Amino acid sequence: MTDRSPVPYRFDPDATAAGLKSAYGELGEGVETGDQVVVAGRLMLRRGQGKLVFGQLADSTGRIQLFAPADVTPRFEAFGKLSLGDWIGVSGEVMTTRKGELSIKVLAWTVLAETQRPFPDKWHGLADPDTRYRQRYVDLWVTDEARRVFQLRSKLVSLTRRWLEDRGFMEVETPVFHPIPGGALARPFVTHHNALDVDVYLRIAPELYLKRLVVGGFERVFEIARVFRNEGLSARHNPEFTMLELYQAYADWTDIMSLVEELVAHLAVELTGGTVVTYQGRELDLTAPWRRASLSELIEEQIGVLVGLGTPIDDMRALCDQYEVPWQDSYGVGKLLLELYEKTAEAAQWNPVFAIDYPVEVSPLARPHRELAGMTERFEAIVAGRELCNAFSELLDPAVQRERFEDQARQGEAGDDEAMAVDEDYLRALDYGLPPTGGLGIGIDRLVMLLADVGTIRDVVLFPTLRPEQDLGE
RNA sequence: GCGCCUCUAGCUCAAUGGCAGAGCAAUGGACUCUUAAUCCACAGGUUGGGGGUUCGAAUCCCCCGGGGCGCACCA
Repeated sequence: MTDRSPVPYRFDPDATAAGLKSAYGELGEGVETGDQVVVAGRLMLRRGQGKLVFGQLADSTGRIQLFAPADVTPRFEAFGKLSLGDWIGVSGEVMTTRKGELSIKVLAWTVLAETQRPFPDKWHGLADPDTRYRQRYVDLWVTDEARRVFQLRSKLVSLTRRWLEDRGFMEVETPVFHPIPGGALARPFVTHHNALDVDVYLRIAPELYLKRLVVGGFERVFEIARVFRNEGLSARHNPEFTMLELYQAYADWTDIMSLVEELVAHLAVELTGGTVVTYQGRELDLTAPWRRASLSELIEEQIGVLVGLGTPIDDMRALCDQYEVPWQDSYGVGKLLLELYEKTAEAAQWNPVFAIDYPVEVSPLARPHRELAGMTERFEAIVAGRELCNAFSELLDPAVQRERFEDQARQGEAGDDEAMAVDEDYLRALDYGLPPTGGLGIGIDRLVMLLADVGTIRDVVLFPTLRPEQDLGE
């Protein structure tokens, strides 16, 4: 294109597509307001009409029509030859066409960036998921749904911060590099620090650092933490994902259950207008309070057999065999109970349920149940068949914590590569005294999936993990 | 890691063993009220890569690669 101005170093729009639409609403047909505005964005549609050109300009808020008659628009020929996808800045008069469409009459314009590559089909957009994920910068322009989801995600995180801050929680940042991976049962990524000449692990959870801060006197802390787990990819798993973790001193698990119900209901109201939402074509009622049911109850509902920590291990193994749950000799009744629950009952839940009473054997950081021997005060919220959060009354006793760590370490030596290691500094922190504390971890990605009605985690992560692209070079 | 499906023009898709096509985008032209504008013209391809079967392969077979779904692992 020969007839274009040099791209300026800055530009000052004073209006947006959505702002204009709400400010001018229904003006009627053929109105010239005399109001001058300056807008900027990408030209997404263009319709030549001889001595008149219509365009559609998209910005981050929406789209607005451009109206460019030859007798008022400077460099009219060049305007008509703009490529779909070019960024332009336009100054002009707010008006409506004879058909009543709100438009800007183009009285001055400048190119802000030329696209060197053609945009996807203006009607069909992008269908290839690979291209959508790898070239999100294109997807966001042509897939309205993608833009909506990521705007909702941003709003959800912002609302969550404000809600927690209003309740006295303080946001903190803890290390991503961990000398000992801890706080969850998962395989870590390993990397190396050259100057210190030590291997470090990318965090699988911020839990142990956040509880150190409660020991340090920050009574209500939270972190919105990117965590990393060296595991498979699926529609529900990305190797890096975002967890909200919070710790509240003097609270127990029942306080945390209330907090989860209220937070999720608040977000649902703010983001969708109510606590009854539609997820993947099915109604989902997030209204508090949520049902509370033990693992044993949930299993019994599905298989008609009541099992628990008192069930003989051979009976548990037989049930696991019957329901095709793989098990190992090292599994105790508690682990078998959890495995059986996950296989038979978890996916069967739809409306929210707090699954409560997790065995000590599978909950190395949770406090023993005040009434039920062998159990902990731990719960998970299951929504739409998937785990949304994991929470418990925190284990306080350093001696008991040491036993749990050592038990985990033995499982690690026995070949479980997700077992925890003994974290001596964390034990030292507990020696100084952790007050009664309730803790929570919520998968933010999954919460966004629920409230945005999205079926795959890749659609709520801007740049999901993919195999590196080949042959991209010159 | 295993199984199934998929890959055709920049994008969205046809062609199922017999001449690789359409729409949009691009290019040239017509049009002063369009709404995915319309109309005329013109271009656009190593059918993901390699090998094989066949007179003939986008199509059938094998290997490799990308992606999707399911299983496993996990949140």
